[in-house]
Amino acid sequence: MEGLVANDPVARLADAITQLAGSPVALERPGDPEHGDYATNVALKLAGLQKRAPREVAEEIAARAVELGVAHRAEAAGPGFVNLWVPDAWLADAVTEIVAAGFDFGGGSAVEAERVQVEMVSANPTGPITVAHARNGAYGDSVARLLEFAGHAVEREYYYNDAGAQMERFYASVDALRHGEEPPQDGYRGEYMNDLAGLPGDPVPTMLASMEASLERFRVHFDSRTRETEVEAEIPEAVALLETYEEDGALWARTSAHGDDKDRVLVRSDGAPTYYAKDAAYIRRKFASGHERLVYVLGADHHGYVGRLQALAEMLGHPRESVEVLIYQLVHLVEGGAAKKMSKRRGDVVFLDELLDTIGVDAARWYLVSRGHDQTIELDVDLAKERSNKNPVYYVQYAHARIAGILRNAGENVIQRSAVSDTVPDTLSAALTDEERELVKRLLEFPGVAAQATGRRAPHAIPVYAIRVADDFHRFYHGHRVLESEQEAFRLQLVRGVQNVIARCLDLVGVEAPERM
RNA sequence: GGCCCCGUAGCUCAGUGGAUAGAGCGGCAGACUUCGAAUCUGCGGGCGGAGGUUCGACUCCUCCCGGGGCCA
Repeated sequence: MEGLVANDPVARLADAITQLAGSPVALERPGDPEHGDYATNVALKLAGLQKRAPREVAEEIAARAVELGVAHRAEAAGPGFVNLWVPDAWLADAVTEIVAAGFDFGGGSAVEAERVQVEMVSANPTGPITVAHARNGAYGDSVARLLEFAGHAVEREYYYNDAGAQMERFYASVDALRHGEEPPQDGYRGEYMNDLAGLPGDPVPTMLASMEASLERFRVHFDSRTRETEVEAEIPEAVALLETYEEDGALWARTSAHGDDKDRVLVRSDGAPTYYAKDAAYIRRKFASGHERLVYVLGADHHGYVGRLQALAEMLGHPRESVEVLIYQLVHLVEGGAAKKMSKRRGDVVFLDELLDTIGVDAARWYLVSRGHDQTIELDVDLAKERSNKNPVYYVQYAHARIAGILRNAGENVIQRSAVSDTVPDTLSAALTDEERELVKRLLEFPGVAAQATGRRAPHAIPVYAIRVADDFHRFYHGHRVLESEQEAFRLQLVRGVQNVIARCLDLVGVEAPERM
């Protein structure tokens, strides 16, 4: 659960209106400036319950808001909205607060801090990291960053297969190549396989190291790794904890009693444990190591896992919600207008390193995380091949670098000069301009945006928001001098606040915030 | 056959109950003697379709059409 952030002036304003309305109030920023700085529909909701006219309720709330000094102007409008106006001094105070909070502004929304494990990527060591894995990493890692920012303790986990049919095919393919033969029909091939075959010893550690190097380059870092054989050894103790029965010589888990579609086989009649038995052992292990919430980041082709994993949590004595399966849609490659699913066997694949070589880490992460996770990504192979500054990531980074430039030029004298003014932030030398007010209000959206992105496990909201911040900043910059202006003290604070928020947004999606470009 | 995701501007995508549905790219026309022009300003078009719930629906419900995926 995400709650309100401590340093959030807008949340405090909403609280104040909640007090006087007697019902929870959410504030929104109206699109039309005529509708005030903030607006609420609380009167429309209350009117229904109280069987009164919405306008009447709205007018009452508006009047009391002004009376109690919550807003300096408030009025009922439209069908029953309450529109609120805040004074410049309120916005200036808010900027001071943003700058004081610094890089932490907007964080700490977790009502109760949890120990969370986020398992992601978990690609088997049979080939290089592809852009499909990269979406998993970009999404999963950004969710992890959001959870940390909210105040949770997060562990990033990588799980991989080190035995079984797939790995046997992999080993067989390497062996064949080492003997100068073709890999088996269903084996692995490609340039990377030839490279592996050329090196002595077990190819798996080499493959894993290379995969992890790609992910590190992509700024996806892991705190822990688990091998399937480790988990396999713990199957018996896990199975003993489940609700089971025997039928047709097999051992079944009664998952249908725990929200799954049907019961699942744990041990086949020939005595071989199923994948599901491994899932059970693995999930037991995760809980046993102290995690309160288990996040699985899986592609859409695994959506069937949700019910059965949650059933396991329940049978092991944990709430089903403690297992969260985050499903993201797949990456399709588009070439010549035709979409196709990635397949290593067919060679329809783009490796992460190739993508990073051509467009760079920042553009790649931004691209893969800025779409909703429920949205299929169509990666245009031709477009990805050309390095382009059409990517909005540069627009956002440029705003950050521009501010860094201003602060460099400001120098120590100006910093000191403005530090004096900081002590009296409510004495502005002139009224704020429209651009300044818009920019401040944009920054004030951040705690809510971050909390919502965290709660919805939707990191794409961060890039979307960051573009708006950059947009408002560039517009402000165009029409306003910062240094040696009458409002220098306030504007220096303002741009510092912008820089903080942009830097945090970029960090949340694993993108660098450059001082120069 | 069952289940999951998606149909919003020419293209790529935001917008999970509020007021006149937004942005980037592409196109056209403008703005640098001043903190960085990777910037700014102006100009066009859209919620797949049909019902329903609601004071109010891109948003929630049902059905249909279309695309992707999983299972059988």
